[in-house]
Amino acid sequence: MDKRYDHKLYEEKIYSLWEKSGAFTPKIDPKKKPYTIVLPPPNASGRMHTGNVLMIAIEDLLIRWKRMQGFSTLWIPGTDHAGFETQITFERTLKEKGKSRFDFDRNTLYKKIEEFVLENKGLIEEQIRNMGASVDWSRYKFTLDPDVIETVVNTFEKLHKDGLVYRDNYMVNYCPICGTTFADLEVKHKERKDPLYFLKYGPFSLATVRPETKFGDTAVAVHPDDKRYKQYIGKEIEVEGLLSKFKLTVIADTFVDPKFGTGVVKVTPAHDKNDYEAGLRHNLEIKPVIGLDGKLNENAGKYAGLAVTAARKIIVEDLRKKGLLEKIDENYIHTVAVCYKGGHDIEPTILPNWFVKVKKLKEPAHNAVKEGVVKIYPKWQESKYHRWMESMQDWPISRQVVWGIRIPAWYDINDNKNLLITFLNNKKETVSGEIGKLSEKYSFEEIEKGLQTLIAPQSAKYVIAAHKPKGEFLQETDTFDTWFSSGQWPLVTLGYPNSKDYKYFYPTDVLETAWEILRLWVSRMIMFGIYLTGKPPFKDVYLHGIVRALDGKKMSKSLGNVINPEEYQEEFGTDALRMGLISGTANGKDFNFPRDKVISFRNFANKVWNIGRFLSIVLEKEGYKKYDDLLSYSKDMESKLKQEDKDLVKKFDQLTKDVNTCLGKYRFSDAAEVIYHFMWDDLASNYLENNKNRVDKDVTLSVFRHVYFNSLKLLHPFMPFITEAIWQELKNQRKYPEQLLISSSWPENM
RNA sequence: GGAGUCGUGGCUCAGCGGUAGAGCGUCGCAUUCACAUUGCGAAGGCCGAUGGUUCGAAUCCAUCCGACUCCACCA
Repeated sequence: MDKRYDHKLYEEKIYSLWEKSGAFTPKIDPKKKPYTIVLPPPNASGRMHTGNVLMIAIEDLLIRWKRMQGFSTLWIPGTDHAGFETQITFERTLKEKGKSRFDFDRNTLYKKIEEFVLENKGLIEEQIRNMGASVDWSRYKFTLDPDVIETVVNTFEKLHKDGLVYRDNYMVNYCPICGTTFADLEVKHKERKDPLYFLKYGPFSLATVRPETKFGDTAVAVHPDDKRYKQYIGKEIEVEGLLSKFKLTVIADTFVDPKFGTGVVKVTPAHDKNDYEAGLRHNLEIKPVIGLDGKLNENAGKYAGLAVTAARKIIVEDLRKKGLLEKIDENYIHTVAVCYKGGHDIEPTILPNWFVKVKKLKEPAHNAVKEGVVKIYPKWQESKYHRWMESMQDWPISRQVVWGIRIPAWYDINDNKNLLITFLNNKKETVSGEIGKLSEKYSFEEIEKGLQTLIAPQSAKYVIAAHKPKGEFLQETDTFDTWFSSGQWPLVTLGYPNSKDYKYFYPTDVLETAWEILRLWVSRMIMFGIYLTGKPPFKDVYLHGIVRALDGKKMSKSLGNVINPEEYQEEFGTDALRMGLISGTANGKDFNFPRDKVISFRNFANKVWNIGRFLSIVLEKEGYKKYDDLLSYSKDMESKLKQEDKDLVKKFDQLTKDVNTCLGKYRFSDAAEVIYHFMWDDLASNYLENNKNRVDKDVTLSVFRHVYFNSLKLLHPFMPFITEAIWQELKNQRKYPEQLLISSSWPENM
């Protein structure tokens, strides 16, 4: 053995040793208990980040521990297509080539993104390997694998049959100039100076930047505690308008800031997110005044057909003439939402979206945690779950992205003449409009082939089917929210509903992930799990903290503080990185990247290595070349043992108990610490130093060898590479030289 | 604006009702000993502030100050 442990010489070889041995793939054995973890799939849009690395370290630790304890352990790897995020990343590469998503029809774009993702997927798989993850590669899944899509589509069909799916208006970020919707992620907030108009509104005066939305007002709101307006709450007021007099109800809502402007707000549910939500709370009518073309619609009377900015000027002028404009604040600075693509103003608009009724799904999911059928660790995260469950509204599951699983709804174009479509014709020109008119000019085939987007009015007739029905049907162009499909991840990875895997391994044991996605992901998995199988998909949820940068802030490209875990892996070894990260997160709280700890565990690795080196040198020197040459440790040696031998064995016994207890409670860093101190202080500094010159060499070496090998077992789930490396180096000193440490059995209490 | 987490030695953190702990760093000493990715030793903290509960508080409660994070972003 070399003087120092060099991780670069061992890690790759050892991983392939494990993989070839078949240790990663469990046997379905009814006599054994299963222990299952499904890896939260990293996004295939880029390399893994530090958080993913921590996740792998923790899950591999649990899996190796249980595997050594004799469970039939399964850890399923996978990657996620990550809808929006991937599509945005891909579009950046398109932009570099001077192109955009609008240059392609839907199917072509999908294929291009798919090629892009295939490259990234490979990178992530390699990283998972480099981390030493003992995942079962034979069960690897990607969220867009055909069988995954099939299950997700089936679930949607079932939801539909059960009456839990509906279409309804939903507020989206719509850009009238680009003619498409944008995700919140794609919307930029810009500070800008705009005139703030003070309008006379019946008995009130109120401030607005957008007088042109006046025709969509369906209420006026004040703060419930505002004494000035208390008498009006719940009453109808009459307002002099540009078109005619109209009546509005005064509502009270805390979203109104009494200090802003006059403390009175006009409520336009169709074109403002805040107002939209207030509208839902107060059951207000939604009255759109701006169409998808960015022009005022028929609700604006004589102003119909004018574009928003042009309309504003004319309307302000007319208000002034009528004496309804009280004053203008020209220096008002506020933030406006603009689209990332062209910087155009976003027009919050309501469009029909697909929804899942959540009530029936969330109640059992809520109860499962309340009743402890699913336990959340650390406990203090549980309140977040309950608060979310209590406030959860119906779930909008449709996304206006190409990269995802397309919603299996079909529109017969002959029954839905008013479908709004955008497509590329055979000359690659963008054409948009109502299908009724367009199909007079273009064949169905040409439209279908070049289709980019389709917007069906809420009244549209549709069929839900996995495959295209006979006739002139166009499929919905919206895709499922990523969380709709990944919410079924434990089921799809196990081959629900009929596979052997599903029957044996479901429900899984623990779901380990970042607390950030408790709401987005964990809650959905519990909902779907119970809905489809009657059982929650896992028994425990362990939520780890977020790894922040060295400066204590969240890592971000713009701050330039992103830590590339691979640099640490390269310099200090995978084991040190894993152990450092694990001991950084004591109780699931966020923590700064523990650079010092990574270094300290690199040092520890070397210590562990040198204990082994010492052992092998001494055994060689004393002539104990093979396992059988030396007295092997056993219970009936008791009479020969000295007090220090007994103490060491006793301490090791306690260590085993402590490690089991800590791991059972997901207290990983506590477990790491006790092993660290046992091996360094008790075993190396004390026992080894104090017993170097004993006369009864056979006894002390026997005790030492025994305790050391068993310590390696306890350490293996934390630092798999170095422990296996030593295990192999000391082959001849083991009873079963061919056995790998990964497949060896966990120490029993002695 | 709403919510959450955290303020403990120079740094990063553990402890969460009963005499202040770890790693790293610092300082001093040691060295052909398995290991300098080492050994031995030392210095260094009225546990953010102020009140309260208690026989007793870093640990529980309240208020304040500060840091970080998520969500909603202003008519």
